[in-house]
Amino acid sequence: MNVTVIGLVGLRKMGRKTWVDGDGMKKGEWTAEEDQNLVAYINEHGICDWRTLPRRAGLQRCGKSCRLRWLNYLRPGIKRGKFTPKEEEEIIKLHAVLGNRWAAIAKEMDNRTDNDIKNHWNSCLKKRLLRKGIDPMTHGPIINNNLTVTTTNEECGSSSTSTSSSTSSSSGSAWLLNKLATGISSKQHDLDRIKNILLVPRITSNDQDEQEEGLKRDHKIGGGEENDDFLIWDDEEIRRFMETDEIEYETTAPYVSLFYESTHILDDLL
DNA sequence: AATCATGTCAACCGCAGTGCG
DNA sequence: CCGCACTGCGGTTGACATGAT
Repeated sequence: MNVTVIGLVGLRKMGRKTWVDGDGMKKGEWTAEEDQNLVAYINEHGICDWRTLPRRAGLQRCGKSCRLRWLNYLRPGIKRGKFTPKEEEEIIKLHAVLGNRWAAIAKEMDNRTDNDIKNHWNSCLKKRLLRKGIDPMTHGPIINNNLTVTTTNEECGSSSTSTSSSTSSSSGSAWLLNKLATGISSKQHDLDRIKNILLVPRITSNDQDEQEEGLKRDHKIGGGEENDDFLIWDDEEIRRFMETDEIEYETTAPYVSLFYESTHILDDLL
């Protein structure tokens, strides 16, 4: 494997200032010399152990930093620069299915890094969708209501607890879809597992009308869908599984419609 | 010309998953 | 089975660029 650093000279500098941490490891912006050292070492020895690589390559960096630099910047074949409208469209489509799983999205794209895609999404695409009245998480229209979705982040995969009193019911749906996609892509896609994923959230609604609306929607469940026992849930079944899992029917009912929406995605994916 | 807001890019941090002893 | 080390990922931050006022 031979890698040459091309086009680094003349690139504008946008990194962080360089400093040295308590362990004597250099942090922040990489110099051209460091890049050359890293590339030269990998050219000669390949990638084996990121932890010991910096020492062997004569770099005063941690392995994590080297890995990141290589994957996001120095690795050959990386496509850089502005995203084309076609690429943007592709990102939006992939995000609708995969959620914030940037590495998975990057795998489907043409040599774009996950970091690049994530940056572009957060700085540009997300705002563009919002301006168009599209919820960037659900990719559906933004609907105003008072539904309050409460989740603990232990369940969502992050470290703190949050309660989002959203003006859109879609935040719950977004979380749902993300969980669903995560479960499927990590090959945990048996139906029981997916049911468990979908049962985790606790939802509260302080809007009685919304609850009633949700209940009405729930009665649509099972209305002429395919012969899949997972997709066809009647009112009695919903009540039963909520009781089993100690979830209050009245407060959770609105969420069932989100569950139902997610089954369409599930159907496509399986 | 100065200031502010927004966009862009690069890098860090913390957590989760995985493999191994 | 458990704990540790390593890797990979997503969220976040920092600094500069650019456009608008």
